Amino acid sequence: MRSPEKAAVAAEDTRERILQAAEAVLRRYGLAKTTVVDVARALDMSHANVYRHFESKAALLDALVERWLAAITEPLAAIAERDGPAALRLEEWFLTLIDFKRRNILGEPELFATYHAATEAARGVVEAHLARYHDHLVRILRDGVANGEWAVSDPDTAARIVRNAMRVYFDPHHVKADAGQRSDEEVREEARRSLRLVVAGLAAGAL
Amino acid sequence: MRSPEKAAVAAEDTRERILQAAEAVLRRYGLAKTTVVDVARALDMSHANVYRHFESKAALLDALVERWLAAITEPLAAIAERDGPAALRLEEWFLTLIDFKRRNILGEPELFATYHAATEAARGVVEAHLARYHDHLVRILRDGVANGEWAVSDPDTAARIVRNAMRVYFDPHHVKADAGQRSDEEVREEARRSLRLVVAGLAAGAL
DNA sequence: TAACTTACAAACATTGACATCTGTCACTCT
DNA sequence: AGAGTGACAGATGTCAATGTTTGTAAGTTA
Repeated sequence: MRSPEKAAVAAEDTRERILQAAEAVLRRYGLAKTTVVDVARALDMSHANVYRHFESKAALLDALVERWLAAITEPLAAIAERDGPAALRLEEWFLTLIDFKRRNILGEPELFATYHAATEAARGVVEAHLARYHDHLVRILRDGVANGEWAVSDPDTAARIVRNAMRVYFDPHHVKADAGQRSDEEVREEARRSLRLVVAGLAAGAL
Repeated sequence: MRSPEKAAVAAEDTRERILQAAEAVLRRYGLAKTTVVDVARALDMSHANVYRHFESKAALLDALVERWLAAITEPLAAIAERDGPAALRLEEWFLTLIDFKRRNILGEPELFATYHAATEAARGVVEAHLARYHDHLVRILRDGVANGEWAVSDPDTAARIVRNAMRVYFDPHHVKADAGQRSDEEVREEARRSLRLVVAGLAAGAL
């Protein structure tokens, strides 16, 4: 008889193996052609067992999306929380986001299609992360006000406006439409200028 | 025997009647269910005759799109070309664009679907108008520099950046995603603030 | 002779029979 | 007692036949 603890660890491990197999299968076959049966076959198990560990195919994809979102949300949180001039942090925050999104969208289109499909389906998984991004921006804006860099009366609205102003540079819709038109370096440079414009507006107390 | 002039006038008139019938049929049945035969039937003519006046179904839709684009491009051109403070004209230019787009996208979704489908297909028809919008913005920016409101080293890049910053408020993709979330007045107000931020940046010479 | 029609070919969309996939359940194995 | 299986129902996707639409050409009307 095994202890319940060991069993729980084994289950966690299987969950993880399924996620890794799912990621590999997705990368190989693409979202449309990936089935739960394929994922199970890659691990030499029955597809019914996958359903023991994930409520549904959607839940499995959501879990994958969750991991990818964490991979970007963590570095962004670090930038939002550290010390230093707010303008610099704001710039680094956006450039990190832009680089990450462009790498994912243009570099791993199949994986990204999954992320995007899940975004449409399970809004909840993604919205929690969007709320975090918003919090990051609010935090940087408040810091910028506190140390005298900027004057902002309503950081909440300001965060939304700044994010919207920069959106073309990281929103999948625009990134895909732009694909191949301009180099990463050109986009980065325009994004940097765009942000300088916004930051100058913040410094002038326009919000 | 009719004079060739009278025949030409009659042809122009038929073209116009076909366009109006096409618009009516589209509004009634939607883009997916509208056929050239339907349009012809609405005018009691054979569909072959429609092809005498328009090279293809795509050309017919393009002509419709051309008319809709002209309806917005003209008022925008007027704002870009008139006198007065550049900041005021820039604000009115964007608010006019935003109001028009939102009315069309949210108010006449069927017609807008046609516009959008034609946009994807016949990139050329639309790109000419996009180039005009860009020219409007460059003109307003130059005027703002000339009369000392702003300092802008490269109006071409600046126009692109300003347009991108305001894009969420008029781009069909974002307008549709936003549908019903916020009132026209709330969106207008946020757009106005966003533009003030940008204008303050221009005044500070950030570009 | 320009505006229009009828008749037809080729491209495209719809449908329905068939196959595959998702999700469940009673069961075995360790 | 929880990880895993095999067999099955219902949902979803595929594919070939059938119908509809686009686009053309030869002919008719005013």
